[in-house]
Amino acid sequence: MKNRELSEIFDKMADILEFKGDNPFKINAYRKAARVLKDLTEDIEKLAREGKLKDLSGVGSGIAKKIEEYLETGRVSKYEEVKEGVSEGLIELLKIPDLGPKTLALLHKEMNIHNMTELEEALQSEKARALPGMGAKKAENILRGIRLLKESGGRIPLGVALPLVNQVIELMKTKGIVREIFPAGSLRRCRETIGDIDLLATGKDGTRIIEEFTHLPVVTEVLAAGKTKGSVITHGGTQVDLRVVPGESFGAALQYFTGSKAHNVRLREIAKSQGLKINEYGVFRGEERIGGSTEEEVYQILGLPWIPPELREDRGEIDAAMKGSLPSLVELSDIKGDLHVHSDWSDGSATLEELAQEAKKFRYEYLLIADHSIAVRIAGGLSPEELLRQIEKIKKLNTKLKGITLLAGTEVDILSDGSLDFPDEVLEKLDVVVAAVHSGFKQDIHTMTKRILGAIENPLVDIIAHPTGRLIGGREPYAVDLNEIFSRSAATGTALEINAYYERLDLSDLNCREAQKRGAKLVISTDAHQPNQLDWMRLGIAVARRGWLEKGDVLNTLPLERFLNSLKR
DNA sequence: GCCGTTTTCGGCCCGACTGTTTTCAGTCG
Repeated sequence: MKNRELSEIFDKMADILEFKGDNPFKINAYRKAARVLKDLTEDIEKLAREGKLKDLSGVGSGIAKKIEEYLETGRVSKYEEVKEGVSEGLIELLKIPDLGPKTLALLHKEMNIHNMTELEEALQSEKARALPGMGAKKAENILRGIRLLKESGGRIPLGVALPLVNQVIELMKTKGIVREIFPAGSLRRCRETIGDIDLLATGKDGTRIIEEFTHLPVVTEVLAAGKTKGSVITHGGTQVDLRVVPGESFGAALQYFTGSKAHNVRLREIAKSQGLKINEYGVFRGEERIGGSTEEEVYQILGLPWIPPELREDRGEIDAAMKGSLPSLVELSDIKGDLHVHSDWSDGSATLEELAQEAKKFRYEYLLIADHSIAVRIAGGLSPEELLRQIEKIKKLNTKLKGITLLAGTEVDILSDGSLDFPDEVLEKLDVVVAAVHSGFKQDIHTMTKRILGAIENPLVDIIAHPTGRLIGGREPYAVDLNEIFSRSAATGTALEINAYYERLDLSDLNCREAQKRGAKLVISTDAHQPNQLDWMRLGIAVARRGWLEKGDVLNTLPLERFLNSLKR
């Protein structure tokens, strides 16, 4: 799909036009189109063929023409035109915190900057200080921005951010000076990666709260410390911001700082059309403050129901709220069992008994043991004989276990030629069969799609694990026609996994939503290799909620009997 | 460049903070 390529072109165009000082509204239009294309699960070529490009919000005649040109010729002449004389490296510098388009343009024009090295040298020189608007402080801040960018490299996975933020919140609570403290920002929306961590607190003494915050043991550098806002760098290079707000505007502030930006812009437009104004202090009619102590109130004044944070991405949630058709999202407490767990029979650390005991803490009814098959030798894959012995062991254990049922399963490899790593007569003996790709990631889209479809069409396969193989920040999804996978899964009754392992989150939020639209059933599983990793279920739930999934879309919300009956076999 | 139960032209979200300024531009979220 060319969706991503086009999205990147429009984003790049926005960057370059910003650098050149073009009309900010035009720049915004390109940014919006880029975002819409990035979120689009339908193939842009298909929409173009059907003449539906302009049905996309943010795509008008100008951008539609550029998309068509790209699909026909592989280039966008307007893009070639604007980037003339502007090097790639130069525009990359806009990623540096505290360095925006105006300052970059100034440094480029006056000091002939083209890349990071030249920029660093220039900022340390006397000549830079003499430029209008530039001073020692500003140069220093940009240099710090460069250091931060190099160190952190940008965003961290949600699963890494959560423990850090929990630690910070616990530490702040022990000080006894905050009344409430909550995460906001992309963390509250449960995005798969987090840039900065945003926290919001209420309490009497803002200065003291910020003072305590900037002196927490996890802090390595203090960027700002005022009466209402503190900003620090923690171990590992992640920035954490804490804002202290008055209790009466806590709801408005929470709404405002949770975002997303696109969601908030839509809300403020609606407010404006009703003669109202929203900011982080409340909702206003003229000078009069008419609400904002709770988030519910902010939405309610606009005539909307409260919208769950996971949906706030301007992906149709506001229209759904207006129509009263918001989904009733699946919740962690709906989950009745985990369907992908490794034991010490393959590469897991715990025994079957230990896993069963841990699962009881989550009040699960069942737990599916899904160790690797023999092809994945590096992970201690089981031979057919070992698997048969494991099945017997599980049967025996179940006669002793109380309050939980272990299910005998496997994570059987889908081999490069599309066949499965266990013969049918072995798979038939299992309660549930999970199948997955662990090799041959570089196959072309046709081969890979056919390979996975082979498993989906196999009557013995119940679930496809981590269907795209992507690793966040590590490995791109393999080339596969997901929409075809979703449609055939729906047709055959094969469930697709949302793998909750923090680096996978595979399917992704957008994938889930498309899979559900096409009628596929999903399961949420942790792929735990240690007992405590069963807790990753919350990450899988976050993905499912961001994918607009309801309880009925997720098979492992069903009690044991009904779950087993819902499987393909 | 997009968009329209105020509009096909004239709008396009809102405010804080910082650093550089004698009233504001740039950057960020």
